[in-house]
Amino acid sequence: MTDTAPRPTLEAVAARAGVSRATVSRVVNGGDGVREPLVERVRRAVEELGYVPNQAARSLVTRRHDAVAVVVAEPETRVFADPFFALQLRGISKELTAHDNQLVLLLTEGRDDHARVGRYLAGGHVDGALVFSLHLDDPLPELIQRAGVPTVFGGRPGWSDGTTDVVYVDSDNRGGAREAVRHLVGLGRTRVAHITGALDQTSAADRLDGYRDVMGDADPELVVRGDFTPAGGERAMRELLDRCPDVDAVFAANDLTASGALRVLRERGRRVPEDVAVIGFDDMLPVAEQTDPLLTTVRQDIEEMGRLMARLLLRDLDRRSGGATPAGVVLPTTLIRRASA
Amino acid sequence: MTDTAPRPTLEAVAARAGVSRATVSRVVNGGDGVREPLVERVRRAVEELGYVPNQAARSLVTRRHDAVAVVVAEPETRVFADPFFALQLRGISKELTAHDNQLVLLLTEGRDDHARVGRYLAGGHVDGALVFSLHLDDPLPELIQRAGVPTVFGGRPGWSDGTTDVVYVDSDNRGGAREAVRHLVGLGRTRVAHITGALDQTSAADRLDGYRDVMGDADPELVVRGDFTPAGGERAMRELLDRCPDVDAVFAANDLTASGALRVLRERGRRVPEDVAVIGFDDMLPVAEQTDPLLTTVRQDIEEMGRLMARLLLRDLDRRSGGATPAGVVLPTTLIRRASA
DNA sequence: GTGAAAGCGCTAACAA
DNA sequence: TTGTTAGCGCTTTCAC
Repeated sequence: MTDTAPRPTLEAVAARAGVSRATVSRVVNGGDGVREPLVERVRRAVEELGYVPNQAARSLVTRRHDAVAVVVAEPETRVFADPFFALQLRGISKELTAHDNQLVLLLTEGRDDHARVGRYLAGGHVDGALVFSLHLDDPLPELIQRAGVPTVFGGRPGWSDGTTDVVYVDSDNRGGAREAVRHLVGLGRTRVAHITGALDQTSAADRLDGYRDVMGDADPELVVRGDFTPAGGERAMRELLDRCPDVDAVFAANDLTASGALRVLRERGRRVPEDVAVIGFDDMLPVAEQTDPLLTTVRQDIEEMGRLMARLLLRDLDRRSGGATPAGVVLPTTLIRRASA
Repeated sequence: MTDTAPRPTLEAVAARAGVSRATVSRVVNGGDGVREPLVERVRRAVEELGYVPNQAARSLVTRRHDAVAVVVAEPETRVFADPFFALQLRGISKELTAHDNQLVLLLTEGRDDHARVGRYLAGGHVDGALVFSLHLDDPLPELIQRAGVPTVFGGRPGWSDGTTDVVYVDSDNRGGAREAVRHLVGLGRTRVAHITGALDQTSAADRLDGYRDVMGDADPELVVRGDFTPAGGERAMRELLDRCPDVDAVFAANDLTASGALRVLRERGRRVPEDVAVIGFDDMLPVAEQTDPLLTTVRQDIEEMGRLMARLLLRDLDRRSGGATPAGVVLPTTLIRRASA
């Protein structure tokens, strides 16, 4: 481990360049309003001394941190079993670094973690927060509201009644689900089932709504509850086959669920897609492209969602937005046809 | 989005409690050397005003940030296809928050990102760094050394010659590989192949070494190069079957590779484990527990690795460690026997 | 044990 | 255009 060296200050650079601190500061912050020869001299001094501004000192006066907190509430380990989280993070990271902002990651695992996050956000360490509000009963949004930090949510928050001014980015879960089910119907399937996700998340509820939009009058027995995991998909598929042996199509709430369903289907000797057509949701490549047969699914651009969240937040932070920030942004989905339906 | 409220300062608390700023500061930082009644009064004032210390101001004088950077160099998208990254992050996060440190995530995607990270680290925003040095030719370590930030590496850095004082945490890749291959040999297999990982990473090189420790005198044709991906596993397995049709066991560099190999084996009509036994590495649950048959593999405790990295770094930061920090810590692995071998 | 005072390194009026 | 000056909110000697 290396030792920490004493860093040169603005003062030192000023002395070396033979100018005042203010001038150095100007140059360092863009150099507007400083004559070229001086700029040059200061730049050289900065270079020679290896000067890097002290962020703490700067923040103290500007009240800006150029840092954004990303809060991932994950009581369960599910997030860690699929690349969703990582992809979104990458999108966020790209956008943030493009605007010279840092990403402070706050992972919460339990109740006491919530308090810690609340304190941190209230502590004014960051300019804003990006929050993944995963469950209906999550206390986090409440805490954040109170902390008074500009925030953008990932996924439509369940507690938002639409009248408040929560900003969020979401996929068109309902529309995507509709498209998937319509595709199944278009294939001539008449007994189209749905394995839901964890229904305390709006994404799962919305996909179920989409299914019902198309299959509203269908046998309610065809809807089985899942939980977004492969194991849940297996369980649900078994239940489904027992309950409705004549099922000829399944719309699974996500790819992981579909992969579990696929396994059970094979185990029970049903051919896919001949006997039962299967569609997933997400287009999680490592899953959808590894199933047998390859999975037909509804793609959502996860990385873009992350990027968009960051962009929305940053725009709000630079109060340039004459008009109000849009309350919710919903990204389109696309059906990716492979072999399973 | 909520608006930012004016935060109360130390001064305000002092006024309200009828004491000096110094006293409030003492109480806020533990309250040593302040008489009980005063402590009480200050605490109440803090409570009533909802005072939270301004970290920037504090850092400015203490030169501490209570923040650690986590640098993940990932030119490829591989990290995002398996949960490795997320698990390690979680371990790190747990340990860090337990010690009131924040996690600043630095994702790098290309050359220019390296410069940015170097600048950030040199900028003294964080007290230390946790770095995943994934490839042999990575310029990052160099940059970090120059930035002079205390650092712990995840995985043995390839450029470390053992004499320098780099601190790292790694799994016993070589020992784990040996155990896997020995298990295969113990099963009576004589044509034991190895599909390697990306050999510009020490983990892959070490696993290959472990294989050779046991199979040193084996047919060199039995070693095929992979890249830690399922696709790479498929490719390698095909090559292997063409080259050595009599292969009766495969040690894959990781579970993802094994899953690809398994697929090809099935496609070619080889029974697992009867005809060909297969072992993976990692015990990545979402992969190892979804394969058919269930994958026998070598487990490494990834979350613990992350936790340990953080612990090592924090210990070094509180210069309490009388003795030197250990150069490298190597965690043991365990063979998890399932159905494939 | 408590308070007064001096900065930490920087930006942003305001003067010159 | 450039420099002077006054803090930002906090910790930390040093007196009392």
